[in-house]
Amino acid sequence: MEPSPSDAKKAILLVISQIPRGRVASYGQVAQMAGLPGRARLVGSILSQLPEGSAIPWYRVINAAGRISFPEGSPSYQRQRAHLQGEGVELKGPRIKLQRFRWNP
DNA sequence: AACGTGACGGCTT
DNA sequence: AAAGCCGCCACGT
Repeated sequence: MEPSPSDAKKAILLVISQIPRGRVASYGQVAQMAGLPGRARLVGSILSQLPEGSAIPWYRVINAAGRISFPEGSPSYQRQRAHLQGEGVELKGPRIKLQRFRWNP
């Protein structure tokens, strides 16, 4: 069965909510773990519509290049980076050290 | 219904 | 290392 859009959204948010503190996952990784391979953009699309103050740890989702998917220096970029550094995720310049901080369940 | 946009990603230049 | 191409598809216009 093809998952309905709302099922897909639930699956994606569930996966993101399980990313442990101090670890990160890529959009594509989240999509795959949610049973939606190849649909990384859907993950970004859903996160872009999260309400303010959501309990979902949206900031633990980064792109496959190990970078924050906001323009460097934008308020969103700085917010996300601060969250990550606040829980011990190290960056080398604008790039997260995926080798060390990627979530591998 | 058509079209542009975008918190993506893998592959090729 | 960087930029282009293309597949992916929800959404607003």
